[in-house]
Amino acid sequence: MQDKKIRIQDVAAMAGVSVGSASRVLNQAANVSPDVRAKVEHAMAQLEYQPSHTARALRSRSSRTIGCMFSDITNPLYARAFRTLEDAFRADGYMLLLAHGLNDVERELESLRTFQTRGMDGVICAPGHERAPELVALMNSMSMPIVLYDREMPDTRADALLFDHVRGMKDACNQLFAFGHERIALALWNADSRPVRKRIEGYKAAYCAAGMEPPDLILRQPTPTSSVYEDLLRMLEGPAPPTALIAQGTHILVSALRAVARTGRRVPQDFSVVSIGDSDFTQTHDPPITALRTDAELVAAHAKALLLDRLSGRVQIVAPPRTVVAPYALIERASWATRR
Amino acid sequence: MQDKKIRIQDVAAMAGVSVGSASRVLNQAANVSPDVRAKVEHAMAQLEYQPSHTARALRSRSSRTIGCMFSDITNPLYARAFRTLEDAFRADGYMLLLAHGLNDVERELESLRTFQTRGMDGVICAPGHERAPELVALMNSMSMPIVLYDREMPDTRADALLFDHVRGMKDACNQLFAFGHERIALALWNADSRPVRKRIEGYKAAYCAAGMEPPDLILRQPTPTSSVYEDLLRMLEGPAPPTALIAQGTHILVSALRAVARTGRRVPQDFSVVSIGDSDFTQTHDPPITALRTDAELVAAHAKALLLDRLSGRVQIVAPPRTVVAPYALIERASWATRR
DNA sequence: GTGAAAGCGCTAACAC
DNA sequence: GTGTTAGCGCTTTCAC
Repeated sequence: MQDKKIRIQDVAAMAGVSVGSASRVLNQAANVSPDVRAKVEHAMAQLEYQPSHTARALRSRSSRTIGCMFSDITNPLYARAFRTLEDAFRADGYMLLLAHGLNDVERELESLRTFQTRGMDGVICAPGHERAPELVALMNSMSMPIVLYDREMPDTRADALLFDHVRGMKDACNQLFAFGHERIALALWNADSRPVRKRIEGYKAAYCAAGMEPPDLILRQPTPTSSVYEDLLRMLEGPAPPTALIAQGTHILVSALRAVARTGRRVPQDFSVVSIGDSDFTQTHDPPITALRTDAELVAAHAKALLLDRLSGRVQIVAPPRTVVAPYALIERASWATRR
Repeated sequence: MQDKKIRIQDVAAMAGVSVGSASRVLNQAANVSPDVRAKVEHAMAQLEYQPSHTARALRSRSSRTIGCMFSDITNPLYARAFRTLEDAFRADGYMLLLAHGLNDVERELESLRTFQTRGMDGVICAPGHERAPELVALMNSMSMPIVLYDREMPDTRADALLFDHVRGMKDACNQLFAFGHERIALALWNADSRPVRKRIEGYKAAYCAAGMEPPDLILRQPTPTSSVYEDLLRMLEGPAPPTALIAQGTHILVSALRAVARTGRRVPQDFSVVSIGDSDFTQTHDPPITALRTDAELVAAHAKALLLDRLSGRVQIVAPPRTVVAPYALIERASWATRR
């Protein structure tokens, strides 16, 4: 335990200046003489002064804290997002409060209200339901800037960071078409969320653009951690099996690979595989798996910029919503090949 | 945006009572007449009053916020821990600030200092180095209760939540011994952290208790996401190969399974496998994998109790450190069998 | 450039 | 049981 709580007055007293001057030094204000600055800084160091963040927040109306709400941090996608966000914001002295929405509107509302009450400077969130009216109403009533993480809520004033799922899916499909694959299975989580919607959109668009009818090869799982094993196995043993698969997320991918192996097919000789999302698993698998990958650092930088633009006044709080689109890169590895 | 900021004075005025009474209602104080309570609550609802968390924190010296510091939230173990912790604390109106330590002492120090500055009511953390003197010194200088998450830092005043790795490893080894396996490989992350130390301790203790010399079958990986593929393959193709494996974490497990499959061994007929840590992967794998599992909810409840005991005064802030040991359960599945 | 003083929104101590 | 008042520790006018 430390001896006693040092206040800014103690610093000012020791430095022989006023509280105001000490405050100005603390806040890196411009109009401070080098002499005063030196004295104050010395006193601060001497006393091991630790300013009260709470008092500063109350007076300056800025908590330097960002509220984050994702459905579930055990989803590796969100864990990665959060980690890079924390890195990015930490550099500017911000910290992140993390809440779980669990795709439950009530819980999401509660979390967002807490962010409001606690005076978050900004919010980054990915609500489970983009059309929930209570959510839209609450978000529009909140006083801080909001960035949506891969969600479209056109009735809100929130900025959005969107992944280019359509482009990514088209790229993957087109290359598979070029390899001679015309029956591509698609394994996804069965949610009515933007990522899933847009991936299916891109998948169908790719087929249409190639002059083909999109086949009935979409597998939708109840949760992101479901097993696609049984369904894919049935499909592979059916009359018109796919010759390639695009799968979202590690769990679905792993169980899909098991099903493929079970039928005696080898990757990539007999069957091509593409992962939506890159991970240690895709990279270290044998063979390494071709993946659609996003640049988490870049995404975090975008999210931070969207928020800080508004916080700094570079962009008016009331200015219309802005959108940043983040691309997918197609990382080509050994899990796909020309159809034999 | 909402029209204007409602303060507690507005509520009091509308209810026709003093701010003191309004505050008492807000804080669920006992000595408030039902009449006043009703009037205040009505006014609050009417005005959609949202109390300023910052002002309450400043005045009451409690932020109702817990600082969490784990090495990396992308580690599924910590993601799961954080999720259950957030659940547990949310029920009591606490929120969690999450920082990454990345096993970097400088960064850990910075995070902990921030927790102090920001007036966290408590801290839950798992520093990468249990003996770093600066860390010990800083933790002892901090004014809020601290709970260590599976770390032993005897020179600090922090409470600790410890997993019973030794017991867990002994249980797994003993059953494998009973199955006739005498050469058990152990694949771990190569850190000098409590979990790894204790697992090796339990492994060796099990061998000694069974009257055997611990074999030289421990594989240590540079990171928790490394591949153990090459090393295990070499071991399996060597002169005295293991007949069973205990592996820590999904990544190491996945690459180990690949190596086993590569040598033509089948699980469990030719080779038994145990996972340290249970996950969707171990449960949905074919065959399902025997796992050492902890009860995340129970662990979170323990951590919360350790902290809240001190915050509520049930346990003195200065009372000596306490320790809670969380057991591992051995979930027996089809990935192990009698040696043939 | 610096000091004095007001007050951010609330709780707690003390009257009554 | 309720009202009044003094701060929590800091930033921010506003004089000078």
